[in-house]
Amino acid sequence: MAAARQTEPTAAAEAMRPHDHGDCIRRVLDEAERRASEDRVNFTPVRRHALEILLESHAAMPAYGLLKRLDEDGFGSQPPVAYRALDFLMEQGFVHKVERLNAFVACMYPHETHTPAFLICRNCRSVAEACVSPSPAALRQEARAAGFAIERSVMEAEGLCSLCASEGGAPCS
Amino acid sequence: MAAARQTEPTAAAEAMRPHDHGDCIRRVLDEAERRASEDRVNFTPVRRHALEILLESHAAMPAYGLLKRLDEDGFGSQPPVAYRALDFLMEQGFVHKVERLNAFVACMYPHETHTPAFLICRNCRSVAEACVSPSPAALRQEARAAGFAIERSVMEAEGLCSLCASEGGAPCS
DNA sequence: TGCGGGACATTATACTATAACATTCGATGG
DNA sequence: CCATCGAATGTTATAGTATAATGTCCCGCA
Repeated sequence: MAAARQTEPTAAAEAMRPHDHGDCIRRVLDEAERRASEDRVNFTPVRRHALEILLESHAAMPAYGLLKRLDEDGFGSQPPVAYRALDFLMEQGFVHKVERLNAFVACMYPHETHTPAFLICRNCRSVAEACVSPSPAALRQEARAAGFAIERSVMEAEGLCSLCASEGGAPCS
Repeated sequence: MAAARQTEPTAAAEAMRPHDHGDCIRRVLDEAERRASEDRVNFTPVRRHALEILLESHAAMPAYGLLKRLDEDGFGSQPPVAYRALDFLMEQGFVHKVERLNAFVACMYPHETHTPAFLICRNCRSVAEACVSPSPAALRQEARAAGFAIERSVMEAEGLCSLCASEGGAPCS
C-alpha cells in the first residue's frame, strides 16, 4: 500500500485515503443545511439528495451519473433534474465542477468562500480538493492591471494519485 | 474606452486590447515550426492550418468551430479531423484547452513549458493567457505530501473583461 | 380570490468527444 | 525491388454533456 509513504497529513493526503465518510458527510450536510436556512434559500428534497449522493461518492461524478442515482431514488429521469440541482448547489458553493472531467464533487470546505484547487487522478478519477489557496493573488494582480474582474477561478492539477502509481494502473477504492 | 484605465502593461492587459495580430501570429508560428522540426514531429498541413486558425481568432474557439473552418479550407468535415489536430497541438504545447469553455486557444508563450492561467470573459469569451505562474508551488507542495504526481495543471479565472464591463454587455472585438 | 414567482416536469435538440476500423503513404531494412 | 511497419488520415457510427423552450404546480401574499 502506498499510504505508508505519505509525508505529511494534509487535507489532500487525507482525502486520498480511504476513510469513514459518515463523519464528513454529516458534517458537510449539516453545514449546508445551516447555510441554506441562513441564506433563506430553498434546500428542496431533490437538491438535498443530490448533495448527499455527491458526498457519498466522494469522487468526481458526471451529471448523468448523478441523474441515474436521482432517477433510481424517484426524482425523475430527465437531464434538467440533475443540472438544475447542480446549478443550485454550485451557486451555493456546496459543489464544484471539475472542468477537466466534466464532473462534479461536493465541496469539503463549504464554510468558506475559496478558489478551489483539485488533484485529479487521470487513472481512477479520484479527486482531492486541496485546501491551499494557490495564490490567486498573482492572478488577481494581473487581472487588475488588465481591468479584468475575476468572478470565479479554478486551479486544476491532473496526474496520478499514490495508489494508482504504486498499483500499476488499477483503480483505487 | 476602458483601455485608458489600465494600470500596468502586463501580458494579459496587452492581450485584452485590440492589436495587430500579424506580428504575434508570425512569431508564434515560426517558433512552433522551429520546435516541431527540432523535436522531429510531423507538423503536417492540417495541423499547421489548425494552429493558424486558432492564432487568427486569438480567442477561445470550440472544436466544432475549428472543424468548420478546416472544412471550408478543404481539410475534411468529420470531428476527428479537428480533434486529432488539437490533440497534436496540445501535446506539443502549442495550444491550451480552456476547460471552462470547452474551447481551445493558441498558446502565446510556446517557448516555455508552463502552467497556463487564463482570464476568461464570460460575456465575449475573450481569453487572455496570463504569463504569471500563479504559484503551482503551493499545490505542488500539497501534492507531494499526498504522494500525488502532478502531470498537468491549469488555473482558470472567469469574469468580465474591461471592455465588456464598460460597454454594458456588448461583445468586444 | 387572484396574482406572481420559484421549483419542477416534459420534450426536443444542440453541442462535445471518442470508438472502431479502413486506407494511404513514406521510411526502413531484407 | 518488395515486404512491412507505423504514423497520419479517412469514414462511419455512437457515446456523453448540456441547454432551450414551454407548460404546470403550488405556495405566499395582496
